[in-house]
Amino acid sequence: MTNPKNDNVLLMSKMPIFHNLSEHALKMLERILIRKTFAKSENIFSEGDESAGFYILIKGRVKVFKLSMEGKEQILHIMEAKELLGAVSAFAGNPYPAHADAIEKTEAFFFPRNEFVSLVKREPSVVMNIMANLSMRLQHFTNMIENLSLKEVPGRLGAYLLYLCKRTGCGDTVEMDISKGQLASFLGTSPETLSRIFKKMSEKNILEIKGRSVRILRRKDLKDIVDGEKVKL
Amino acid sequence: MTNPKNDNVLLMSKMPIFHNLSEHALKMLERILIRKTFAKSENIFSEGDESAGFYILIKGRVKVFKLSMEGKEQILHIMEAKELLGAVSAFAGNPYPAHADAIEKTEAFFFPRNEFVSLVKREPSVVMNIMANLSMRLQHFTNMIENLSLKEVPGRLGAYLLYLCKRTGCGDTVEMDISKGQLASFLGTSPETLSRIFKKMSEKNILEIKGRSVRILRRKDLKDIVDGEKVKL
DNA sequence: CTCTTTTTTTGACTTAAGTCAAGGATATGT
DNA sequence: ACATATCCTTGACTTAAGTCAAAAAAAGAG
Repeated sequence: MTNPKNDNVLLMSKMPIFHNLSEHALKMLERILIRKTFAKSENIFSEGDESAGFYILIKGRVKVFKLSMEGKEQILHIMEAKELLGAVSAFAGNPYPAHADAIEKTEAFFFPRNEFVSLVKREPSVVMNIMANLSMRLQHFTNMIENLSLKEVPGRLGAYLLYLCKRTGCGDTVEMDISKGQLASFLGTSPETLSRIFKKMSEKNILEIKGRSVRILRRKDLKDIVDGEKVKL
Repeated sequence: MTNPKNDNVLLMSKMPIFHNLSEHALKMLERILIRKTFAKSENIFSEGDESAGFYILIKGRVKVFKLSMEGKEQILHIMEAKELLGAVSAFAGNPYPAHADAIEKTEAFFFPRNEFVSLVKREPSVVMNIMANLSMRLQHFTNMIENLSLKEVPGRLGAYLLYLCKRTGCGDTVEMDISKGQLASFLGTSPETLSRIFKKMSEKNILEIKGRSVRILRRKDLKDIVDGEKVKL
């Protein structure tokens, strides 16, 4: 039978953000953390909310997104287990810059802002880990801006599929982990447009789509589309 | 007559990134820095280059940008004096994620990678300053993505003008600090489109444009355009 | 398994914005 | 002040992608 306290410490020790933390520091953290659960599609925070603290996901997934006045959404990030949510705001003391909704039943550790700030000050190694995290996100956003502004939708879709393929280390079949509607929002387009592009790519035998699983048949052509070579769709 | 060494230390002490550094640390840094000068439109580094170190600008300006295969550019950032250039790459050991060109005669301190990394490890306060810097950039990119994907070009232009206006604390006349072509690239559009929108906004008496100086005549209408209210242009 | 709800697809249409090309304006250097 | 190069504007045209509406398919609830 597992002790819930040790459980939390064990979980934390596996989080990249808490790597190299002493047992003592982890136990201190264990005392201030609050374990929270969110239902599917439950809102975690909204843009403009004052930051009360930050989250580390234990399981489930969260979408971080912006909303236009007309209700169109742009997904910035799909957060998974072990990822940090709201840390920049908690650290800088700014309101949250985007919305966050759970897209599955999600469990998370919540760390209140003050405790987090004082932890950061006492534990330099945490800062290093956070820096690494922020750097990765900057890189991610840099690519996102490049894609949104310099590529058209087929190119963005191709880049996403090739990225998924690389990340999951599969052969040529990728399992999309979000709905096509959500993918459209992530790629900065509409479900209709995405659907049409999937269709055209299937017709040209570049892809084969069965529900959420996509098989890449002509990787070369897909790469050309990503690189802006005008492959007729 | 000023001593160039003291000059460097004095300059550094005024850089936000080196705030709270001891006199000793600054003098150590002073020994490893290399002062570099770049001519207008000179390339500082290119996307994919191995990071040799990072820069802090003393004077001048640098554009950080991505290029599409067809040569279209998207400006990510216009860096000014006291800003950090290439620090994320230097710290994380990644190649530079974008290109950087001086857009004016620019002077900068260059800090070689190794010395920087060891400095960061010895001086926790530097890390804090860098974190603050990265946080601001993340926020900036978040807004950029929102604008690119959720607003159309008139909205992006409006947001930029209102931002400039706020930042310079002026009444209603803003001095644009970059050419219209570069502004187009920053807003993720073409010079032609930008020119047409400026014209339409002038015709509607929302703006008055004289070269690079823009007077905001109908702030309310401009805000409505930014917020996606369909103001007929 | 059936009914309901949500997601996805398709068609017809509209529109914002890109492209190409040429003329005008402005800046830069000698 | 001149010439040269760069930047900006304008017109005519093309096109990618958005919108609206409705049908088809898939997922979820009872």
